[in-house]
Amino acid sequence: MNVNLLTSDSIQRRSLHDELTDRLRALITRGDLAPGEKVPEKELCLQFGVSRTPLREALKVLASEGIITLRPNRGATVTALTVKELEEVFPVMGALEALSGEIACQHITDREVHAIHKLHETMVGHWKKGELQPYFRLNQKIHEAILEATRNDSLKSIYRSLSGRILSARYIANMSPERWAKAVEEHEAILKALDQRDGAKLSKILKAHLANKLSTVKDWLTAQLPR
Amino acid sequence: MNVNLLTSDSIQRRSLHDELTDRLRALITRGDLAPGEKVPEKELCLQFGVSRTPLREALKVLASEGIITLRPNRGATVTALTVKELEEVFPVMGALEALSGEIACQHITDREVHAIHKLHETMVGHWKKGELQPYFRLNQKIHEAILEATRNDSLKSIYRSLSGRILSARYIANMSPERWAKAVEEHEAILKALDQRDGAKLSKILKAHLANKLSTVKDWLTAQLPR
DNA sequence: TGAATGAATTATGCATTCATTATTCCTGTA
DNA sequence: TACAGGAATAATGAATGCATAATTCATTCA
Repeated sequence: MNVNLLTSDSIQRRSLHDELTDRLRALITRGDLAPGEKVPEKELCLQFGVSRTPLREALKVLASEGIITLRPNRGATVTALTVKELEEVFPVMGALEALSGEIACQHITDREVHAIHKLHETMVGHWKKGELQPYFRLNQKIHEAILEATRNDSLKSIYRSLSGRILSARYIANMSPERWAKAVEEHEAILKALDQRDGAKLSKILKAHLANKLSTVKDWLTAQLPR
Repeated sequence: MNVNLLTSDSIQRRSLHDELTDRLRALITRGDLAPGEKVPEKELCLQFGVSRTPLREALKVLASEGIITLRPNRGATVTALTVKELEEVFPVMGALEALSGEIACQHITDREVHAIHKLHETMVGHWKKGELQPYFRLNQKIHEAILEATRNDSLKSIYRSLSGRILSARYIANMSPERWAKAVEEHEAILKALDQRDGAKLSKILKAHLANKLSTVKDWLTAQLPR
């Protein structure tokens, strides 16, 4: 939200808290601030060279996004993703992905579909070489491209804010070779549905695709936090 | 978000900005602050007897929810709902409603279904008497009850935050007698699907129900802002 | 009269300060 | 030694203060 899509000639001046919100979000999604960790207000002020006021404003926003948790008089901590939360959020993501597939098929251009094919090819290359991180990056880009094709700014911003909450989990997740192969297979099906502009089919595949992703991430998370 | 579902015996102490966020949200959804209107920082500080700091924190949060719009150095205004945004948000709401219907059928108890029947009866009473506002309130309650039955806190909070953005529009909307009758009819179908715990069917009905609601609200909005 | 320019006023963004609450560390006692 | 109590310290929450940007208003000139 608060997306400032100004025309290119207007002078760009963001407020500090806005800038800080992005910086902090990046810090968290990149894992520089680990889940469960305390957010060191003072240090970050020093690091960014700002006072506490704009930083705290940014923290409030991130808290409302669910990325950090604010406990009165006890400061902020990076929200630790629980299995319960994962199980709750993924179906929602699935519904939104399904919707985005459906809408995207109504608007997507040949050019865009072609671009996605290109991304897919590169992604398959990474898969063959077993490069997980680059694979995930491309994977993410493909889903972003579909989202973009919906021409629905609200959907985009809602999806992204939700996605931000589980991004760390999605990136770090490890995959068994079978699951990975299956994910690639699903992506092939996604492409086919896109080619045919078959919104209903794409919708179904994306929903299932995300459901599979959930079990992958869940396995990984339970392995990480075994207690 | 930021739902504080503490156990009843814990001491409730909310921070000012949290309290203020709710108060301001209420002010806006109730229409005391009209869409497009400027949010008078100073006045509100006086009114609530707080300094600008917590109030501004609350404004940042509301801005991230999309309820108000923040322009750097020019203050906050209540976000005016455009037709475009309505058309964007409603499909998302539809997808979430559909999902909630699907999940609700898996968990809802007989007791809850019965309560919804009761709400429905009352609602139909209001319809027969042509009482639009009470009808809307009950309508809202029914959808809330379905949402509650999902047992999915994340879905609940996402739906509510989205719902807040268009609440004003949903409440004030006028309806033609035909549309209203059709809406009631759809509600009958919702009940039937709930009785049968038919998630797929309920999902479909809810999605269509919301699509119809969109055209109602759109008609009303275009009538309001004819320019 | 009306547009344009600049001064006065106001609003906004951010830093600083102060009060309150949590946390840590130390001391004394069982 | 282990624990309880309390002082010292650090953090958090909120108010105030200050600098800068926006707005309003009055004045000038065409």
